[in-house]
Amino acid sequence: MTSDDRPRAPVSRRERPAKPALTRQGIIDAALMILRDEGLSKVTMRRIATALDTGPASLYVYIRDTEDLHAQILDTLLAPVTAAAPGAGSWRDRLKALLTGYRDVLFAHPEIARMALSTQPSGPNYLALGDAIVGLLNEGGVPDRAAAWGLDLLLLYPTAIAVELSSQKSATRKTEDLTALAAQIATVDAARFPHLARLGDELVSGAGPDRADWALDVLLDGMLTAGPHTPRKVS
Amino acid sequence: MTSDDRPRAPVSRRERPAKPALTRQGIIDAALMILRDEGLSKVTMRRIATALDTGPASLYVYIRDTEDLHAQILDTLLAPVTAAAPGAGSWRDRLKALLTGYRDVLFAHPEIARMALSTQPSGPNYLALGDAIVGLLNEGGVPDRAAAWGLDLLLLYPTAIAVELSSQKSATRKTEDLTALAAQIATVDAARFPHLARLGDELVSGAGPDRADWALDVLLDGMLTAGPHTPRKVS
DNA sequence: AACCTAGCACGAACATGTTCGTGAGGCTTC
DNA sequence: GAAGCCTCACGAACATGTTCGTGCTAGGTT
Repeated sequence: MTSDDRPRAPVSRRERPAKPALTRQGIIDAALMILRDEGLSKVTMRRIATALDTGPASLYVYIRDTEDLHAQILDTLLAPVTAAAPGAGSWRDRLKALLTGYRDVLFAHPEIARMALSTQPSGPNYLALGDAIVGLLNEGGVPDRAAAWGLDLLLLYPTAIAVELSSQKSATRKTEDLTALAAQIATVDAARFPHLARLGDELVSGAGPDRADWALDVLLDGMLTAGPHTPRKVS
Repeated sequence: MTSDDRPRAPVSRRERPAKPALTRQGIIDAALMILRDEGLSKVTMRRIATALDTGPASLYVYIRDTEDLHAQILDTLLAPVTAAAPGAGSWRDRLKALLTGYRDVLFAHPEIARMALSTQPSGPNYLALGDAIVGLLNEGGVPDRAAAWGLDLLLLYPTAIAVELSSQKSATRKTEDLTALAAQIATVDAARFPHLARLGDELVSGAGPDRADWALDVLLDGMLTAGPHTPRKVS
């Protein structure tokens, strides 16, 4: 868990000095301001410390580490991501729209997506997102266990795509990588990798949103399928 | 792509001096040796440079960055991961065994999993793994486009689980996190998150392997399902 | 032989995350 | 009031990834 599990909140010594008191929320607010004004790459512990007129080590009294900070940032950014009303389409369409909203937040700040993969986000907005997803799955007839276990899967794909974005130095390199990958696949050794060679361009075909749509359908269809290998009670 | 796309390979100046020549493969070999003897956390550019009696900046003539290095390490570690013969079970069982082998490699060195998410691994062993997966999917009747697009999904789940492992400082923290998450879920605000509250322990139930098995079945069932929303030709 | 160019080698430097250690203030106890 | 303890504040330091800039060597050209 994040610092929320600390036995008690630290109390700033700056209460009376001219400097405003350090608080966890104050650090997060400063981070969000820097995010807005300068971009996520500038949201460093040192930059935040400078903004709060202190040293970077001071922040660690209130913030566990940069992952903790990113988790808070993500949760704040998720505030606008909510499910549409039932009249706005089928449960599947509304679920797709909800996950598209989530994906858009991550695509806007892909560096944060790394955090979403490596820790279990637990902010109220993230929980609300999960709750809405489960609600829609129930509406679609997905059994409870499938919904519970599938929640992670549904959030995983958009998160992973965003992480892939985050490692690119620029959009140009991404394009270069895709072009090079396509070229590589076009010349892949058909003797060594016969199946990949046969698939050829199919491996890189389809626009991002088409692939995301398809992936979501695969997951939902899989969850709805009843069969001998659906999840059974673990004894 | 990795350094493989460079117009030509760098040629070391150390050919005649007492120091052995620097080469890309030599750097990778040194990294693997340190991995075996000291663990992945010690496989740093500085440590490798020390092992090769040079400075860390020298490595960047042959290695693009740490991601590039990790990609090579992963590929080497994937050499033993191969598909069982057809007589060893159904296509689904053999696919599960193959992905379990892949997961085991990542779990042994979870830090490398981060790289597998952020870039498109392209080493020969990784390609062979992908080729084997597609072969098994074809054997199971999965259509080509579903196989091509689903390949990423199949590899994603074990990779993501390993990434989650990699961020833990210790197994103890992971246990603490799970316990805290379970406690949090047990007390989740039923008014604010009614669906999550109702699912309760279901959200954290099931051992890792059970969940992984289930996730794989969901993906495979989803790919095999034919319906109006299966992938269509993109015009 | 002399000169020029390309590129390898690598130290220095920069940026960042995080920990360590010390100082000081506030609170509690005697 | 004094002493002791706890904890916040934060500079210093460490570790790492990566870039920059300079020196030097080998090969090619004249």
